[in-house]
Amino acid sequence: MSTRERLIESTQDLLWERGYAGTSPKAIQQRSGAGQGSMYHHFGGKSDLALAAMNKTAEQLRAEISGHLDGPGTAIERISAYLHRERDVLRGCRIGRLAQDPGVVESARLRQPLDETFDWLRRRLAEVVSEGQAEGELAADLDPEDTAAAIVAVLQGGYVIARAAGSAEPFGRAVDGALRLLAASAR
Amino acid sequence: MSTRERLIESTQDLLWERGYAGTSPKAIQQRSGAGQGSMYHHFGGKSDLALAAMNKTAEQLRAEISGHLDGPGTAIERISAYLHRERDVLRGCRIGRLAQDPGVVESARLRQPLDETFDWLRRRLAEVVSEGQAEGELAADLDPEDTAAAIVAVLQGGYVIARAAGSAEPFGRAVDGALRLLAASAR
DNA sequence: GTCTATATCAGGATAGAC
DNA sequence: GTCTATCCTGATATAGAC
Repeated sequence: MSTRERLIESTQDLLWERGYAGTSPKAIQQRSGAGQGSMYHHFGGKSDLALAAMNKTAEQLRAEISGHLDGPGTAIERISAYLHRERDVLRGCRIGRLAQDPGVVESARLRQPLDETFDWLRRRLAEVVSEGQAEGELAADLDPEDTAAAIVAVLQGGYVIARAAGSAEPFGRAVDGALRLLAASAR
Repeated sequence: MSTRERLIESTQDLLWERGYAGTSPKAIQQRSGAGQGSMYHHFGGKSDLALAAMNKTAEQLRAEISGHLDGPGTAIERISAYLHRERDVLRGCRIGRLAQDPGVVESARLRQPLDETFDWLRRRLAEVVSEGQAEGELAADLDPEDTAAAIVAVLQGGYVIARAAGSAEPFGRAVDGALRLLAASAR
């Protein structure tokens, strides 16, 4: 792997663990094994490197999620697969966590990958909800876009309450609660 | 107001805006008008001051939310009042935002106010859901605790997707979507 | 492309005078 | 209780040699 790639991957990890403000150039250099000069040769500075890392993370996330939402199965099964996809709940969401970082949100450039990712996700989920309605699996009077936003929010908020509790349990409850509501809506 | 109180209030504001890692002693001193020595006279250091600020914020939040959940009205009306309580969506949640801060979550002392606040909130909402079930307003087969967790998560996640979008709109959609699902469950 | 040296400023705190 | 002085480390780079 090239030095450039190692820099990006190290930054991806650190942004996930420590956030944007909490990720220092020095930490990136140490984790990637690249020197000071090397890092500033490949990237203009911290924010350029963060942007590259965020874009790569967003792309990976879309690919992983598509694997669940595009697959076979009913709408509820696919949504359930997406919601249960998570492994390491207490680490939080690689993308969503950055929405709390003022340095990210205050910069149009850095906020863009977040915005695009959630926008794509909500649209894709709204399609799945519509498909479920067409099959009579979900109540016809749900608004697909609102429902999709609620599903995404349950996931993101699940991370928040799990980290606050120091336990994955509240995350699981939130997901189960949401799926039960979805399933109940069609009765 | 005493210097000590001004220190705490300034820290409350800064924690909300910038998070724990992003809040420096210098910024606290400037905002509160207190000097260096004054701050270290009243508090042992940044973390002690943060703890005092978080406890005060948690107390205020519980009081405000109780105002909505304890009031008159049906269960769905009270939950709706709670979800629509928010004014400045893009500022995010005063407590939930701190769950993304490694310096908070990694410290048992600092995580405690978060844990207790969300724990209280989920219990309280579960009671309201149970009351709704007793009145036949909500489906009898919902799990009150799971449903409560889902409601809290929608709110916390709503903040996340709103900040990512730079707009309050996704928050409103998530809240509407969740309320629609709740209302539909009883049909 | 990578290295080492250097620069500036902020973070977080202690010491001791008043 | 509050003030000023001082300390040490880390954040974020730039400069220039190799």
